[in-house]
Amino acid sequence: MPPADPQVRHPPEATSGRSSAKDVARLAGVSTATVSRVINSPDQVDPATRQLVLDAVLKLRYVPHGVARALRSARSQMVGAVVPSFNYALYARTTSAMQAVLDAKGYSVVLAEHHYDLQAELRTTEQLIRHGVDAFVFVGLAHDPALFTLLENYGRPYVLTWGVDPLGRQPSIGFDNRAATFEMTRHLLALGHRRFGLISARTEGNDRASERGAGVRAALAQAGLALAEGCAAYGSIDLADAGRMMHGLLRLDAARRPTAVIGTNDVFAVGAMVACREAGVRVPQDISITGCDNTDLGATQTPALTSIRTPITEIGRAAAEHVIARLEGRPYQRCQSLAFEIVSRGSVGPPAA
Amino acid sequence: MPPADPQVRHPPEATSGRSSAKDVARLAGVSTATVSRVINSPDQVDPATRQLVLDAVLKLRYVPHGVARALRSARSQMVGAVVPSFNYALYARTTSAMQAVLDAKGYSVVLAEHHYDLQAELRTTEQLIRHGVDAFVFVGLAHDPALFTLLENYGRPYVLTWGVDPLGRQPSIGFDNRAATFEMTRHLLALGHRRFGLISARTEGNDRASERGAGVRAALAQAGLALAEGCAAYGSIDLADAGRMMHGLLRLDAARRPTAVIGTNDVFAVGAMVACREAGVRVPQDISITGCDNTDLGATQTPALTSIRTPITEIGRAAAEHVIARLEGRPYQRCQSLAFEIVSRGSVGPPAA
DNA sequence: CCTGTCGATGTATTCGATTACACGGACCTT
DNA sequence: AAGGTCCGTGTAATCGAATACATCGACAGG
Repeated sequence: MPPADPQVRHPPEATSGRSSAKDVARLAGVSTATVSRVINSPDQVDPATRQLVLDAVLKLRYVPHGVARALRSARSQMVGAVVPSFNYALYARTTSAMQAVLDAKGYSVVLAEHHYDLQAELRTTEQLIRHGVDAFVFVGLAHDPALFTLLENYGRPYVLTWGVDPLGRQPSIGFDNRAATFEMTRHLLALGHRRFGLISARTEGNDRASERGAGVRAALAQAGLALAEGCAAYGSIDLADAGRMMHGLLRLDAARRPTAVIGTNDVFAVGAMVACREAGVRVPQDISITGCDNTDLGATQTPALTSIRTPITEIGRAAAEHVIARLEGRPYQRCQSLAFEIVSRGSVGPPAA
Repeated sequence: MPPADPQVRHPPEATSGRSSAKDVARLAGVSTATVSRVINSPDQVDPATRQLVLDAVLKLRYVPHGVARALRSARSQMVGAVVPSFNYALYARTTSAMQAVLDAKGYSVVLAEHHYDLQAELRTTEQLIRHGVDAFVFVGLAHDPALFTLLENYGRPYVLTWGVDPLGRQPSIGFDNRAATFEMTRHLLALGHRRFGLISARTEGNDRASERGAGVRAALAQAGLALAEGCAAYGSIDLADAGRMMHGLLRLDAARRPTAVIGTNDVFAVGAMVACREAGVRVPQDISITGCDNTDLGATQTPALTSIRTPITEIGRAAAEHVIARLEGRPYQRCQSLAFEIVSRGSVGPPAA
């Protein structure tokens, strides 16, 4: 490996050699107003003058000072993305899709993660307001009430994603999380399963998790069933915790031990599959397992994971288009419910006889 | 699903009801200078006055206008993260780790993806300069020369990641990509493999990929071997393309068909494993497969993928600390080479006899 | 008692670009 | 030829906070 150099000491590096519109104006022999016009409304300027200015811009490598522009025009050309976490690839992919659409319109994305802490979300949103972002995209419907007060006060567009507000009180883009797991549970019921397990994220402040759990319970209730004592486990979204929870389910006595385990996302489901492998429990012969979000992680398992295809990138794109439309004063749809789809694969079968 | 409401038309939502330092000053009966001092250097202000101002701040829900502050102080409290893509979970995790460290110091992360297009990287970096970011973090050592000119001109700190500049010409934090695959290849050679396949990202503008490929070739050369004709495949970082490339390798005649396939990341390796499953080729009995980055995707396969643990989150944290140190004028290490580690699992065995 | 010092606060300028308004000249109309 | 219109450009105010400088009062030392 290359040698690690000794530490270097430097003064703070803050001075920027960037040239200003004034420099450009001087070089081109015009006023700064004209420079500004060349940048923002070129056809208001005489072609000859315009060319003079453009030459000066190139020569001086002039990059407009967005901060000054933002101050004067009250538009920062930045959109805040407030997400729970990037560790689970999901929100990273949504944000990536969103970024692509925003970038094409000249907007940048400012990132904020709150790690499922609604207080942290509040603080970090305030930080974004400080930066003067033009709009926000949040994940989930459940937030601290103070967040909405803050946003109303700020008066800029925002949209909630990964869920659809049933009352339409908040602009939102997502899908019906409850319906998704409801349908999955009915699928398992149809195969003959009667004892179910649930592996879920902690539901506090996480409406996606609570809705997905509610979907399972609703489908069971409709069939006159319920989750048995100890058959619902809540933990962190990582393989290790999922494995721990699955081992817990496997330790239940035969009367309660589930024949089908529903993970509220693919990480839980795959963690559960790995735990089964370790315990010598066969999937799907001994136990069926399902996930949600239809990620590569699940799709590449053996057997491949049955999951729910959720509109991961669609949400990102739609959210970007939503806020752009509002920022441009164009018509927009306040709430959008996108489609999901059950993807059946080998991790599910009829219960053992 | 809830009804999708009809489209709504609104004027652009740009007006913010936010209150300014002037409002606070008026309410507290002081000047804006005093308000500013309460915010930035509280001990310069008489405790009684300070309290008056703080009360007014709370009452008016005053959030300092970061844009104005940035203009005056030439510090935006934002750091630009320029990454290839968030689709492959890797850079999302690095960015996440970086974000956590920066957030604790009051910096926000502005995101830019360039999708492996160095021209797009240049444009998007200019966009970040417009926003006045205080520092940059890039992925990789290879960039358009114009990028470095731009950065020199801007005069703010930046650091390259996921590689270490061997000459130390550019500040960089990463690990020795070439050494990593070199070591992996030697591991396979030691097991008796003589015919190798390589599945890699396209190397143009991607120094991580080219270095990793070079590591394989160097180890082979040292053993008097080389990659046979048609045994190196280059494609996009996704499972489908990886599968396509693996099928290509499997179609080679017996004399050239590799007994060991090295993916330059886990996505390639897992795509290759899936392709083998489809083709009825057994891993590791018929063919050994290795990846790089030691992601959950590989670790949960059956058999589990042998991979290289790369310093995914360490890079993010170190990069954040690097730019913070420079922004604060503290000593810092110009180049850092972090450790990697071969993680042996079931996807590798001796070649078939 | 006068002056020097220091702490607390206000006044006014500054950051860089945008933009309302003013102005001058070309051209057209009657 | 006088008046009107329009185009292209410059002048100057403005956005909100930071800060150099000025000011004022209190208090200590001579």
